[in-house]
Amino acid sequence: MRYNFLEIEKKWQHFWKINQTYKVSLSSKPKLYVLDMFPYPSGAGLHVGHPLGYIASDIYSRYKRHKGFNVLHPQGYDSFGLPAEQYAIKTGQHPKKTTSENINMYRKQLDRIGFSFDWSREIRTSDPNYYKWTQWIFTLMFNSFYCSKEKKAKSIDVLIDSFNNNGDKDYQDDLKPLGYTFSKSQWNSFDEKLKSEILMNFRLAYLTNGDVNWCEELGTVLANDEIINGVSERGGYPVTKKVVKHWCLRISKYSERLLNDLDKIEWPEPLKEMQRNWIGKSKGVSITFQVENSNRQIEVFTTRPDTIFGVSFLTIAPEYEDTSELSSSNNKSSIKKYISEVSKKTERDRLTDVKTVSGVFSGSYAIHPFNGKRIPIWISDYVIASYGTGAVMGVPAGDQRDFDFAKKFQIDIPNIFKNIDISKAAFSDKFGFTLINSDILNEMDYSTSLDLIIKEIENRGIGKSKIQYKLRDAIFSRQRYWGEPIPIYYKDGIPKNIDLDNLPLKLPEVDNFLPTKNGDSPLGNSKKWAWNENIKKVDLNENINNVDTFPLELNTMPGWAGSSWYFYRYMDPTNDKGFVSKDSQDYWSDIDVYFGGSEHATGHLLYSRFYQKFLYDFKFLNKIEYAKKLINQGMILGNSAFIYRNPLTSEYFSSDLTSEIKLDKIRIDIKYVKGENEVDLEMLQNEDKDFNESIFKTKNQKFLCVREQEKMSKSKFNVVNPDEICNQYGADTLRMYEMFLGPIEQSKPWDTRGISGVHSFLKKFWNLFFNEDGIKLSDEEPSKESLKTLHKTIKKVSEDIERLSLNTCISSFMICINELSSINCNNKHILEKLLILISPFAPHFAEELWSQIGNNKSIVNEIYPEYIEKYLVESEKTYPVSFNGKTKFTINLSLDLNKNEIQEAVLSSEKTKSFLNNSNPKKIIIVPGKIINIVI
RNA sequence: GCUCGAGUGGUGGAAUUGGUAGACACGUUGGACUUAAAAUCCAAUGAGCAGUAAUGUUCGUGCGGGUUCAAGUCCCGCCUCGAGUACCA
Repeated sequence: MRYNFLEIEKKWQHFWKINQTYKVSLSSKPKLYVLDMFPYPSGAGLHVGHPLGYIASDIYSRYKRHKGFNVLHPQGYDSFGLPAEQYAIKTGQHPKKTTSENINMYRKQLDRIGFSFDWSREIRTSDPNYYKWTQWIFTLMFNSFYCSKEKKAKSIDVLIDSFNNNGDKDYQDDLKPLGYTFSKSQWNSFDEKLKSEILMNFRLAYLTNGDVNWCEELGTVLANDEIINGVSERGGYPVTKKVVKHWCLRISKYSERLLNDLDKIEWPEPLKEMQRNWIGKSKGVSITFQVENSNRQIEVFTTRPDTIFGVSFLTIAPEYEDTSELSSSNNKSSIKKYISEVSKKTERDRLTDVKTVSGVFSGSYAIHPFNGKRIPIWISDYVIASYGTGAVMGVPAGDQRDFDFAKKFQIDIPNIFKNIDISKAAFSDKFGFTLINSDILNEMDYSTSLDLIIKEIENRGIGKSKIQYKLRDAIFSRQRYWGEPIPIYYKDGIPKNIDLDNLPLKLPEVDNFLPTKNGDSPLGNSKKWAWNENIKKVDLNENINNVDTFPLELNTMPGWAGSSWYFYRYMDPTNDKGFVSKDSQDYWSDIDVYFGGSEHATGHLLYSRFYQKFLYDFKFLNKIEYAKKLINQGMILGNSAFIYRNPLTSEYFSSDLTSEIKLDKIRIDIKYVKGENEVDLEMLQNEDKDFNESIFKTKNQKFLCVREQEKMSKSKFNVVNPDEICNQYGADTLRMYEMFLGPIEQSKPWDTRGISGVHSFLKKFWNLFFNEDGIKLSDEEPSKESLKTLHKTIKKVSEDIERLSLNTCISSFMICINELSSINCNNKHILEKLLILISPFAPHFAEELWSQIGNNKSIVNEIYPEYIEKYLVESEKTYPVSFNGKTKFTINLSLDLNKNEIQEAVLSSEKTKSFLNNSNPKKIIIVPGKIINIVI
């Protein structure tokens, strides 16, 4: 019987669907939660790179089911956000429509690969029943603050109570830097607006007016992690700074916990490192400088207070709040000009322009707190307003940026390092120096001077130790249509949250959902977007009298709002009393293995950890981290093809032609390449409009192209569609081949030619079950040889799945089937156990043969075969015998022999004698069961 | 610049604790079957040298050094590639 994969796969996919084979519920069995990062359905469809992680997680899930676990393995769609909306805009349709179409297409493609997802738990972040809880969490954040003493989030009511009863007493440390001091009675006399303003400084979801990353092309604000190399991650559009009123999440309060708890999870080290860098903890000191002839002070942050005697200027950021106050009258216009120039720079310019030093003198001076020297205050964009205090002390001797700045503006460069030449560059090492010209610190090294100066600074009350983080609060507002509405309305300009009972606040229908260049939100186009505290959402078209309507927030949430907590919704997807029930959470607990790409390191994977900790603080969750283990699957690289063109004559050249002119590199669709690297010019000219007018160098010349491997992407014309592979070889072959390519965490090139090896393996396996008459298995006692092969494979495959080394599993299967084929094994006991072993990898294949050999139940819950050691016990070992570490020959010896007996046997062998050539060995090293090494 | 990875045949990769480097597969070459092709099966396949051959022998895991009886694996110093990040004081 032939291996008819198309028919088999269709049959079993249908079987699994109607029998709900993969549906799980709470049970007394041990649980396991295996999750993939859910996709955003983009419209381009799947290519073979997408399912790589899904296949690995599916194999792992299926294996664990065989091992007796109740496995939660769900899937859903991250269907709100920029990718979905950009696709809708591009195709001129409503995002709701395109999103559901794309989801259907994704689902069809996913189903063909035979995943064991429990689709009854499917979630979509754009579903109101889902985003109700996304809004609910936001509201909880709005009504919370971070208690610095207890290091956890608490209800904002705790803070209000304290203000009501004690004034600022309990929170002076937080209020003073903000400029607020008040007694109990003062607080109670404040109007609601002022109270709201003060509280806004504490809320974990807060409204603020400040500089944001503005992307005009996308018509929205972006978070830091959505900008790559100074342009938007989506589309690659320029980003500038703009002052906009926007919502933020106070994630920075969780910096320390986000950093420390990384040690508690088994995530890839490079990814943890990325998060650590992004959080960017540094220890330092803040020091206050008095401004000359003024009662103003400038506070700087530095990690090198030991270099304080090398200060020759201060620099403040252009956005620093008091720049105008500091500027003397004759400098005012040049300062204004400089500041406006800086604000016009795009993020990209700022990045590429790092080498250009710019700045302007403010006209004011500060007084050095130790030696009383006059220190000029400068303004420059090399200082970032949002980091530290927005002001730095310039120590040109010890910091390259300060050095460059001082050189450019001819500021003093006092040397404070003994016998170190700083004429060409600053000296920024923390070792190998002693200080000079440094008053009390003279002749001291780094650590001694550091300890002393910190003590001195604190004793004199001019500063204190401080820990600084790079992590900024997350900008939460998006001026876009396709996202969760932020459930806030404005009563007399004061933001109020919508009662939890009234969630979800559903996205309104609008005539026009396109973003605007000036940043007005599309939700403003709705006539129904207003709130009344009694009648709730108001339709402004209706004639409503005597009803106070309040404007609703026009911004929507970013894409990561819905993805920051979705893994809990799978546990209990239809619950309308809470985002997850206690029972479900107690049972499923957390994710055991989470599969996804490392590109989410500083986005989704950081935000979701923050959400986790926030919800943990309120005991809505009982773990401080949500995923014990994370696997970053690598990319599958596609083959891209390029040809070269002379930019002047538009002639095309074969790639091996050397030319003195710099040739343009033109990307062509890989389908025009035949064989290794020959371009089918006729096809290219016929099909590709761009190439019609092109002049080719010679008509009958062969055109060669250059190939490069890069990330698979539709725009690079190098995608391979999994459907095509399924049609030609079947899903089981696709699954096994993707795993066979290499370790999952590694990037690896796709080469469809290699797939035949895996496919013929399955055919070979299949053929063991059949002869000309049909199924033909023997029921006899299996041979020793076949038992050894089977148990060797059980051991190797199960160990390899446990450590997620799936490529080597495939090799073991191939070795196993090669061995069984060579002895023509058709033993039922052996083969049926092998079917269970292969079932996680090739589920359709395994189900079909399982039923053909007479089972009427699905194979998916069969118990995994036990590995029995006795079948593997060897009595002999082929020892490699090496001389001076180089293997010369092998010798078969019983494993029962001890060292002396082995030595005797080896030395008496003729071969040894010939290598020794009558000399005596200096030393003989014998590792029983491993090697024999003779030193001569 | 800084941080973190990774360099093994023509290709993808294997070698889990230092112990026969190159498993498994692709590709290539030769052969069988066939009128022919496809499919299938068999054999060879790291490089060099010697030999008709069996075989022998040297080199070989990015480069240079070291530790060890023994190094792809450990240590030191470089080179190259990839990823992340970037005026973070």
